[in-house]
Amino acid sequence: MVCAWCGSATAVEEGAQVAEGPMEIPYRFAKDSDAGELQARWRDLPPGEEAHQVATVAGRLMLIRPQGRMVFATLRDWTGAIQLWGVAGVTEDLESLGRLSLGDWVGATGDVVRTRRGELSVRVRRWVLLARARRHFGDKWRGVSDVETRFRQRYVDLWANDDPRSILLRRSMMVSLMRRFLEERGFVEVETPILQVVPSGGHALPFVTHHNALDADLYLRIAIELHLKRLVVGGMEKVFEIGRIFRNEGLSPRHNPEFTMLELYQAYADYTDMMALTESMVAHLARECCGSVVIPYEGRELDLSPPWRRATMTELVEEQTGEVVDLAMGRDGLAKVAGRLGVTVEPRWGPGALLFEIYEKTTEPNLWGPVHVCDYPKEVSPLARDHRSRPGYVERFESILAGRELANAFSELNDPDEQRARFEDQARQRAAGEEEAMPLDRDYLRAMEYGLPPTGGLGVGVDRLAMLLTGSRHIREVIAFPAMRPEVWDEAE
RNA sequence: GCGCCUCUAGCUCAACGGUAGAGCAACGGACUCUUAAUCCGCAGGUUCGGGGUUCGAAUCCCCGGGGGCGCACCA
Repeated sequence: MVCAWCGSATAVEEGAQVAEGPMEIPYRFAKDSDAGELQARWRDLPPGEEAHQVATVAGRLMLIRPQGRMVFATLRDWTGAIQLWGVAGVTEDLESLGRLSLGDWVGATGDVVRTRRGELSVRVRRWVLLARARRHFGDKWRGVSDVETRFRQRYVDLWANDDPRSILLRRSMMVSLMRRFLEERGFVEVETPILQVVPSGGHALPFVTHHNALDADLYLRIAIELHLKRLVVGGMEKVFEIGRIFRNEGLSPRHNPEFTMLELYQAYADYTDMMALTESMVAHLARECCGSVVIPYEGRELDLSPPWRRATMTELVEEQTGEVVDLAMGRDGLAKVAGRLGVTVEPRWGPGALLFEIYEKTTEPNLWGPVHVCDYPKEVSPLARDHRSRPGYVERFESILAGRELANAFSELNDPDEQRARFEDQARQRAAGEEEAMPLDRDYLRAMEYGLPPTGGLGVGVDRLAMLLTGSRHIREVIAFPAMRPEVWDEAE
């Protein structure tokens, strides 16, 4: 027999069975209303009034208040919460309803009413258990705060606490808006290999894995860059990818070993175009996700309205430290400045690495922004094109927001000979002990020899942007399943 | 990798050298407008593991483990 109510077989007379044995769980349940939607629709319904709507809702019991021959329960679904109201003489199998546990999933049909005490409710006619919560979890008032439980068992965190739901929802909205923003500007989304033979395009230690059939060691990508530029060589003038990259590094409030990056490349554009694009995209996302281009973060305000300040790295270092710095000072001159500022340096570093280190240690953390930090030393930027007027520098910028690097972009280097020389320089750095020097990608050089037009490229840390727009202090808040040490299971589990 | 802090009931936390407790959850009962419902009752523990000091250890010390924070690493 098929139940007309929920469409599943056998789910009709289960009510009477509950007291004796386990209730049968239907295979499907035809809910027709969301809690949030009902709350919005009947916001103005006065206490004690009937909405004259019969609604079928489903969700999880967050609270339950049996009271004699009535039962009040708070049912939560993904959109919000609504009260279930069980009444003797109206509700089928009221007694069993009152014996449900917190965390149980329930579907219910009944009249939408507002109780005399003002709570919008579904006055239940019939209901069905959709899943039993066999484990019971956090304190119903305080939720779950144990960090281990929250992130290892996100399924507990998501129902026991309010923030994770809204944070993950807002991240989803942000990524979706990002896609739409780029698509509306003619960008094409692609997917490029994660398993790579040469993990190049960034400075980081890769994860290694092995392909059995090919009997080859492969690396998980540390950047998307080189493949996207191959596609520009192939004629895709505007491409982007939003994807996971992997870096074999430590964990911190701002670092997860796998994280999401947006990278995009635009033919015929330079880094100033990338600045404008970054600004307008981030401002757009803030407006849509936060309702304002001025957002709060860590107790301060961040005004994302374009245009953002543009300043060179050397200007900013001088501003922060009072020290004049320039590559023209040479290694010795910069080493003296580093000494005065208490920045420790490696003997193998050239002037570019020295300047970069001085900037990173003394200046970047103090920038609130938003600011585009422009013109990086060539030595630390092997994929960026020489600056059109400043020798030794490249046309590269990083956008700093709330003291953090959010975007990294450049006018892309498109001269294959120069690119080969840069890779060779990286190889020298590696030989000198720089583990993270960028490895040579021969096929990428070959691609460049077919011609890469002038191109602007941009990378944005999606997790960090999500942190910013959700006010999260820790990257794991914006990742559904952040990296954790492997769990040690005891026998009981 | 280094330093500091932390681990007690399912959850959130007390007890800080002298009989391991509370609130919530669970379990049994009462209650026809509740809102963290209320009330009555009943249970619940290798105090992370191991070793040591002590008449006596959740408490102090050592070793190990989990977790947190900071540093380092990290474009």
